[in-house]
Amino acid sequence: MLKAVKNGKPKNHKECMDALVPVQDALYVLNGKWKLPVIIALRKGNKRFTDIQKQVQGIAAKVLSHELKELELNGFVERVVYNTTPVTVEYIVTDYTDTLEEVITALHNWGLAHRNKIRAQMKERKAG
Amino acid sequence: MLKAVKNGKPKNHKECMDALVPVQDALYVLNGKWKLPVIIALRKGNKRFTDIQKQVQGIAAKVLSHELKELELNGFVERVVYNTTPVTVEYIVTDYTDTLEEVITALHNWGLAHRNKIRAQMKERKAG
DNA sequence: GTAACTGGTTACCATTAGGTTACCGGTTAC
DNA sequence: GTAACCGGTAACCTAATGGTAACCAGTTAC
Repeated sequence: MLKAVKNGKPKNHKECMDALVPVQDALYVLNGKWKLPVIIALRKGNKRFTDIQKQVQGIAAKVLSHELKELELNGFVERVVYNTTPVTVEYIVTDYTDTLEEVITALHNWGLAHRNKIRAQMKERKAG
Repeated sequence: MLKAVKNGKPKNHKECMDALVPVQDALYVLNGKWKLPVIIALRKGNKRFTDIQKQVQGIAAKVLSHELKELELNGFVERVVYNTTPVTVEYIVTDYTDTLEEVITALHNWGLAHRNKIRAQMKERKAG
């Protein structure tokens, strides 16, 4: 009877792939600890390298530099250089970044709810 | 005049932190390449180790094992062992996992749209 | 003159994530 | 007997991530 199961696909295989693949596509672009935080800081009006670095606490300059390049490659950010002295560099979010709004909102809401859940659990432990 | 800017916070600092922190909380729990794909496979009805591994293509047994443990710690999954011979192990998603639905949907939709955008860009390049 | 700021880059190192291979004990299929 | 399945684990490796410190050129503050 096991033989019947052996080489079988898992349940709902095709349906499941349809659900999986797009999410994996999204994660491929938004991978890592910093991409979304940097995008959020940019969307809130921070355009200068050091402003972003101050806002996204804990990010190293090297890492920020790297993330900004990747975001530029993926069309989320444009790097604009003004020839003032010293040169001024601004990072501007593109319209395409606005398409992430739903994703960011969902993560934001979930993060808030999750934090509340954790707090409630800690209270329980204290009370119990 | 630079001195006035020097130690200043970036624009909308507090407002920006309010937007950032919850997203970072969420990313902290959902980090890595595999957590959400594994959760999706589970939610589609795959309960057995090998079923999940077959469904989430490319994941190594070691990594899956590790991810399932983390998901268990975070309360997304329960590991149930039946003492059949050989033992049967099932991973069951908890109700708490349902709270991720919005996040998953948002990423799913964005992933689909992003793939279409990339395809359109490639067509453009061919045409241009 | 000296120091600190700007927007980074480079070199180097530590940590972590992820992947490969082999293997365990017990079972079923052939 | 042989092979494959199950749910993993252990040892080992690479690749990605992240951190530290030094440095660039030009400018301002003292």
